[in-house]
Amino acid sequence: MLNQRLERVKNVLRDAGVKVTHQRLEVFSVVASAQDHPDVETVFRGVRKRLPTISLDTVYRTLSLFQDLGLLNTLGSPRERYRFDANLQPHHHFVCVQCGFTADFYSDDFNRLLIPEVAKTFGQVERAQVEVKGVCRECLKRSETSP
Amino acid sequence: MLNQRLERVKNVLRDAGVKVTHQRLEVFSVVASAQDHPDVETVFRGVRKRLPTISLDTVYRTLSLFQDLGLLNTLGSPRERYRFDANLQPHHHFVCVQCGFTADFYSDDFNRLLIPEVAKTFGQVERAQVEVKGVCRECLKRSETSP
DNA sequence: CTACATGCAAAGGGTTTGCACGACA
DNA sequence: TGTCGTGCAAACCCTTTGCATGTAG
Repeated sequence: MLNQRLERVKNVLRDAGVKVTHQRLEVFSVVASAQDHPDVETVFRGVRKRLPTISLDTVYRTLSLFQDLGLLNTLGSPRERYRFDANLQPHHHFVCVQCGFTADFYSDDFNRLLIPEVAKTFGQVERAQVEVKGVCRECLKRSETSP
Repeated sequence: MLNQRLERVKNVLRDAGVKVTHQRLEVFSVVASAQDHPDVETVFRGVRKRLPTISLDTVYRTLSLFQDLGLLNTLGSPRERYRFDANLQPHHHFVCVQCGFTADFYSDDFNRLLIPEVAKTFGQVERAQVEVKGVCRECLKRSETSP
């Protein structure tokens, strides 16, 4: 299972013309084996068990590479800073996966979503919010001019 | 409209026993008038137009206060760092609003959500992901012992 | 008048970058 | 062997904190 995924990683790396290193394979293994969504520090500690000399910045660079190659996702919007929202009405978000641009929209259907039972096993549910992900108009324009 | 909201802010501040200052009212005005979701720097620049001597750290402190008082929300999970996800299958998230804990779950109903037309006006939609927000078991336990 | 909020400056923590050595192809 | 990746350390944000001054109540 993990081995299959590692083979795929190797192929993606080779196709992208970058090198297949121990570090890269280990970083992928750690993220892929994690049940939760580890932050960089957690990945770093996990990888260090098998590669004690790996450095934190290699983990950063590797995770960033994997994102670019579509091998993994980052939670939240890209390069997130604090962003604030004085809109306390129930609403939903369009989020640009490239630049992080976020816009509100309203939908009664989305407000009335039925929460599945599995989701309730993690804790006390307050509300559900839909994140529609895509590429915003600005980023679309930018990729037309320089593809 | 904005004035009504400012009155409410004043009441909330007074009820919380903290002072009603120019800075606080201006910060709220700027965030509430913004159409998008401004980051701290953007709020800072906006406030400085009317209060040229305000400092960046006051903006930070004020936004943080407003969050605690429930006057505004932060996008994303709290104190967000980069977090990674090697799960490329369609899935959804439970997110703890207190500690940022995030867990995946699966739901065919959620995978089949119909995207409203309004959401498509912002750009090219790729997928919709539901964020179920609430308080995780760990945080519930913690607030039982020290409420 | 008194306590709290602000502004300033410096510290803190996470992330990124420049450079020389080391390892994949 | 040549080129790209890694490790180290320093730089770079963004955010937080300590302290003296200013101001709301």
